Amino acid sequence: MAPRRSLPLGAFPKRHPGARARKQPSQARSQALVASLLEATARILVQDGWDGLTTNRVARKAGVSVGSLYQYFPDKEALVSALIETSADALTQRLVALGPHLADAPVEQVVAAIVETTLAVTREEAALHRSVLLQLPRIGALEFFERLNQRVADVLAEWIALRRRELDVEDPSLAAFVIVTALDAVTDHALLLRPELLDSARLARQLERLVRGCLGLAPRRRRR
Amino acid sequence: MAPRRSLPLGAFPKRHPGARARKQPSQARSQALVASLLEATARILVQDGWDGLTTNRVARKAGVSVGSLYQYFPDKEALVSALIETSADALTQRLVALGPHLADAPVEQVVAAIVETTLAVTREEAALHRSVLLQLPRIGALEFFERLNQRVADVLAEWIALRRRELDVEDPSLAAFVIVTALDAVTDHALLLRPELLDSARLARQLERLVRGCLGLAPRRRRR
Amino acid sequence: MAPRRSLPLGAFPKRHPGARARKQPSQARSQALVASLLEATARILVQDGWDGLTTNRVARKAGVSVGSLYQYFPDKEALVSALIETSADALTQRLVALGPHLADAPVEQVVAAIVETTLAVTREEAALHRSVLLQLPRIGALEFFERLNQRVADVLAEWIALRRRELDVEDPSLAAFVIVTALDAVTDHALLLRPELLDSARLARQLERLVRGCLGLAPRRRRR
Amino acid sequence: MAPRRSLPLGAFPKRHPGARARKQPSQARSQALVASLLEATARILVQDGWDGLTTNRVARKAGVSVGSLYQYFPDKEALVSALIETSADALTQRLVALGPHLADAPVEQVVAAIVETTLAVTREEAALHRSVLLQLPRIGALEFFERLNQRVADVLAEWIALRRRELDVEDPSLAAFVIVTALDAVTDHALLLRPELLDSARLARQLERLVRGCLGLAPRRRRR
DNA sequence: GATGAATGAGAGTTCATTCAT
DNA sequence: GATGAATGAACTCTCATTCAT
Repeated sequence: MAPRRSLPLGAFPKRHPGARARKQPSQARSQALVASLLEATARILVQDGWDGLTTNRVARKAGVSVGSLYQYFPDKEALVSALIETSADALTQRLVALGPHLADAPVEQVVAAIVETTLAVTREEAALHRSVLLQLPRIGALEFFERLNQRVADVLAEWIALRRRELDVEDPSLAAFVIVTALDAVTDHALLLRPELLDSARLARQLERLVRGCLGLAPRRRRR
Repeated sequence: MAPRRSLPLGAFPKRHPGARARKQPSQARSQALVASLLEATARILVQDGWDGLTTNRVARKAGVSVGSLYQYFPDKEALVSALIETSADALTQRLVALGPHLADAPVEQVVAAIVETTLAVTREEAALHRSVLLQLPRIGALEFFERLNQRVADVLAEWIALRRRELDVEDPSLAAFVIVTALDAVTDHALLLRPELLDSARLARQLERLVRGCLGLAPRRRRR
Repeated sequence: MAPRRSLPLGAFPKRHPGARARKQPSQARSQALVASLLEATARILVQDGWDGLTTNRVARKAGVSVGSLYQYFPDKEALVSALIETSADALTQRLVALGPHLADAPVEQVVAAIVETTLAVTREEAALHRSVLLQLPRIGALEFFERLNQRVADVLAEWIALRRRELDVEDPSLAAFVIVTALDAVTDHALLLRPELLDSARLARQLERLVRGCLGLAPRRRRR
Repeated sequence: MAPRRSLPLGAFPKRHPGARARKQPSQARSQALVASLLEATARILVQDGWDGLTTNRVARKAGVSVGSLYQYFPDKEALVSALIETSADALTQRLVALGPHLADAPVEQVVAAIVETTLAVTREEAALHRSVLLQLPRIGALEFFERLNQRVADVLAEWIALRRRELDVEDPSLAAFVIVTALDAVTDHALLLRPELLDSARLARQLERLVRGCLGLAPRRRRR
């Protein structure tokens, strides 16, 4: 729901060029201010959706004046962009962190880990994730997915290239794009439409099959 | 995620119950009016997105008065809903048509057909499709698309169950959900982020692998 | 509620000069049309108040087209004016009719008759009367009272002048104005705020005292 | 019917519960703003009536932005309600002040004082009073005035009960209701239809007779 | 005469943004 | 820096009125 981590400031809005944060909050106070603004944004978005999100409301809920809001965010969109960024950052860390651990693990295990992490992450940030998915029009799904996935896809593509001999893949980066997109979409739609699926082992198994298929691995025969 | 099947209109998810089109355009003139309103809506949506879409603008572009717009559409959202509906209608036909043809076709061929049709459909209405995709959440059309997908998934699930012996599937309906969602997501994201991919045979091949994986089919070895 | 009598056509809108009915409905059909328009107006006014009163609604409820409405009423106001006129006409008849009967009756009896008729009339047309009182802004109360009362006051003033010797009145027309206004106001407010009073003999007695006071008559001692 | 007593604001009849003035104007500037909004409202109401009253016009005339208007008044009606309230406040003071002075005065004198104050008050705020009267129903202020009257009537009823022996009254509270309603109606209608009457001693005399009648007092013989 | 689809000015209201304090 | 009162363009939607059929 609320972004739990302090802002990775270096990664701040690159989205709208010329529309960057007006200030790099360099002091503790400023950081707290920015954090509470983002938290307020997230909460309002979750509670009342995009239409309930007004700069004044965000400021009030954050216990800050509108003026201060505009000190750190050039406009409303920047606010939401930053939120997504923060959230995406959090999500991505997890996935990227897998990389090293799995460098030498058996392919099977890597696939399982990817699927499981995707599901776990979806489960955790469910509420915010959900409303971002449902509510963000302009900036929304597109950029969200783009940012979130590109980095993950890159790591995955590298890994695929690395293990090429064990797999059967024509174009690693394409495969990575497809896998990441598909995993995300399925987990997100599950979140929105059949949340109970997120905890089912069946879904995990089905997704592993999907990934294996994408990687050209032979299906693991089911015990019949 | 593309809208797919012919619309049983009675079952349409009305977000504003009792707020359906105010008039059934029964005369040639009315139909033309409605058509031009929808066309204007589509054009504006494609050009300027949801935020550029104002009732007055739509009316002006359609060469009609706002009043007339409100004669046929209870509110702004209805306009977009109708647009999606119309568009969905067209798109869906295609997929439904597949059913009969593939009843007895070899599994391989069915998989290929599913992938190819999904891609074709996405390619065709690209522009509108694109902006609808981007603007969707705001309109709450998500559920709408999901229902359409649901029906496609149902048909697919049936087919899977039917051909169970040739496949290796734990839960046909889950598999169908995953396949449909993944295919839609990948084609849609390709449309949005890498449109050039839509015409590449590579993507088609990669998606076939995905589907095959989901169905528990052994990967077709690539010619090396 | 609904004007029950056919329109006394001669007395049609004199209110808004230059805004008179466009046509003197001379045929049976036209009269029926006008009547049903007024009835619809009355009903809507009673049900939904001034804000619910739209020309289109009136026309629809009257089973007529808007165009036809405008054939007989130059604008919305004329519609309401005519309604008031009609209603006022009906009300006034009753009061004016008293005149002859009471020409020679004892003063006491005349006072009682005036009070009783006022109450009766209020009771009868209660619903319409009520909403006219509550709802009509522009044309409303003012003209309504004016028209309704002026004629009655005239008759009353004449009667006062005639019986001058039995009464103690400084200015008959002023006295008549005061009596009529006061009676109307009290009955109307009773209608709006304490409808049960309309049927109480107490109110009648109190009003008789009022009138007697205005006429300079000694109070009838109450039996103690 | 004139608004009368000092407003116990807590008991004010809010038509839109929870929609009270958005801000308590606490600073000099705000108060000036609110004051100028009310003044503009009054002026427009007097000049052009309810239909001429638009929020934008009020704001412009007050030399303020619409936004500011909505900062202090939740909607158009609140503006008028506040106006009435303010105006009522001023008017009411006068009548309340009478109470103590007349506790022990001779009945004759009390009657005269009541009539005279009613007339005086009506004369003073004539212009605004007039347009408020004309526009009242639309605003639903009827009940508001009635409550005010109710309080005046209550005081009067008490007084009647107190002096019962000197009077001849069946039901003090009914008599008070009738007197207050009648006085208000006659003065208001005089204001609207025959403003010149308000300054005539004749009207005052006639009204005293009315009140005396209601109280069962013998008419004061006119000097002939 | 009758119709009702079409009109479009204009209403109330919101909210991103500014800037004097 | 921080504040939040003030701004006003812009939006959605209504409805009295017209006029081609």
